[in-house]
Amino acid sequence: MRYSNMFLPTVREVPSDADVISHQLMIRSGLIRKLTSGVYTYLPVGYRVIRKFEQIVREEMNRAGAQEVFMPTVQPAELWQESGRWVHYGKELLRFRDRHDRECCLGPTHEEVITDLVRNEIKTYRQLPRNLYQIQTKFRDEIRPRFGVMRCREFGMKDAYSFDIDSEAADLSYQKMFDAYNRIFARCGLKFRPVEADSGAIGGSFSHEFLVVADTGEDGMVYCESCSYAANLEKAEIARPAEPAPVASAKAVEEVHTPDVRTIEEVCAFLNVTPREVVKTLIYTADGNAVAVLIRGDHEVNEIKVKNLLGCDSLEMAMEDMIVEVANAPRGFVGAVGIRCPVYADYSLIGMADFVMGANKEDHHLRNVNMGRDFSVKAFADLRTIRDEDPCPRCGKTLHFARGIEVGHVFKLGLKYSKAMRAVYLDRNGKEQFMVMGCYGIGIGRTVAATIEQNNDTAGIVWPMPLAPYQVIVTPTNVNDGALAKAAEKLYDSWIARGIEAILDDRDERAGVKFMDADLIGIPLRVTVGPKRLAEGKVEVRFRRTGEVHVLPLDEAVEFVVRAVQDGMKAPE
RNA sequence: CGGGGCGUAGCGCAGCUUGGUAGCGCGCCUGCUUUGGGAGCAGGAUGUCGCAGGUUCAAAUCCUGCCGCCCCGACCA
Repeated sequence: MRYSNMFLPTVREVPSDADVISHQLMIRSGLIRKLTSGVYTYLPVGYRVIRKFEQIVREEMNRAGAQEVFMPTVQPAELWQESGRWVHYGKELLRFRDRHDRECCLGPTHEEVITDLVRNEIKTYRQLPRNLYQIQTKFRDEIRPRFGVMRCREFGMKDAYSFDIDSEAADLSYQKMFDAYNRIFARCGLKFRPVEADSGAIGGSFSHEFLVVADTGEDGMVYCESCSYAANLEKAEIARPAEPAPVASAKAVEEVHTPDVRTIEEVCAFLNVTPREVVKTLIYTADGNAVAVLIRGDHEVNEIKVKNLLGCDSLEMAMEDMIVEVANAPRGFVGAVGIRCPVYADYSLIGMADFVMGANKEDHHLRNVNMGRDFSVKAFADLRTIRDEDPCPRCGKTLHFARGIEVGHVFKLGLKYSKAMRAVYLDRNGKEQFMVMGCYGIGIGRTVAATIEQNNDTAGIVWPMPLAPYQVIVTPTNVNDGALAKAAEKLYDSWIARGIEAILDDRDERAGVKFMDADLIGIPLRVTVGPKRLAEGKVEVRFRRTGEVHVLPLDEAVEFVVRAVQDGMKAPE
């Protein structure tokens, strides 16, 4: 492509409303422009990168035996009512009515549509397993779109859906997708990590997230270098501590007047104790019923773990009136002694004795409280969020913490949708069985943004070869110099003939401007055709990533670049 | 949804407190010079000051309402 014909609006200034590097660079390098909140247009060069990534995804999906389909964006409410998500999905589902007043929505994901398709067409175990995937635009009406295409409302996504005869077969499908994902992100040259994740509202038995390591990532993760344990921060387990010798305290419970002392910090200061000696009592509403969660003063409750323990659909901090109802005391003075609701305690309470806790009486706390003696616990469980000092739950060694961008998620769905929507087949014995499903997503635009997040420097983007919109840019330093222009043109033609994706920067601009743009848009190789070198019959080949320069005769430069491109495309095994 | 902020030329912003002439940088157009890391000089074009009302002799500026966008938080496959 000739630069002079390209629609590639680069901007010199850093956009004021972009606060992560990938967002800034995508705008500056003319990859994207925003239409409205959370909705972006991909410009030609940006779209080339998207298509490059999609192609990698496609190749690996096909290799794993999945087949591509293309599904509707507009979906009827009936399907969603059938799966139960019309009610459950909430405001992220953009709903509207058509001219006949039929309720519709824009697909935020396609489980319903694919399940409907498969249940209508697949009748027997002989037709299973199947894995169908789509690479399409989806819409989720995010509360707060941010970070450019990383968290937006309209976005490109690859979703694959697998259908199997039973759970073991489904595990195999899951493993194939897991392996394919590792190949996909490795081919992009990304530093990433698959981590155990919560399967969330989608339901299902287990799942992994693929996180691209980046400090700006929205997800936290822990990983262990001694064993292979890696998990999302929300999911990361904390091992049950060894059972200590039963504690028998001689000290009697003591009620202390603590006027206006509510927070852990205030309690500690007032009673001269440390947070480790205090137990927090938090009242939650689980599907409308009050429950108390006990946790050590210096820990944080992990609501996902509480939700999973209780198996409830909704979990919220209780309102003041409900707290008073079960505890007879306002927020800040709640404790487990005499409380009128089920009590669940975090593992960290095991072995604690003579601790401080709210008295269930306004402006009072209790000292020397002991479990068993003063109140009873319905169950002990892992209910808190993991912290720096916690050891690996598997091997006990030191855990590492990092942040990452979620670019992929694989779920084993189980029977959730097949039951709700009656996706059944006849087995060998002619008996009706539910299909066992899995779903596997990859955020297309988000992966591209994550790639930039991991591959940039002060001058701009540094594309890994497999995703680069073009592989080489030929830069004559002065197009008004006939010899330079001619030599550049010839080089460009020979690369095009060899199947290399090349840009000829034929603009009548100063060399500095061209260099800046080439660096900004991140083309891996730049070939400079300047008067001094050309007089010796040579050109410069420069690597964007390293700045390494090779001065080569014209014909050798052609081969050199072809080889460098091939080397850069190799998927690491 | 709660809190904060912004809306003035294509982009980034000043002007608003204290009402009266719409300005700066970048970009854009023309010409000359320049040509290896975002050139110099000269000339030029560009605005319903987000929208709608109101106050006033007079509104970018003051008042009311609306719309859009951004940031923080809560929420979330």
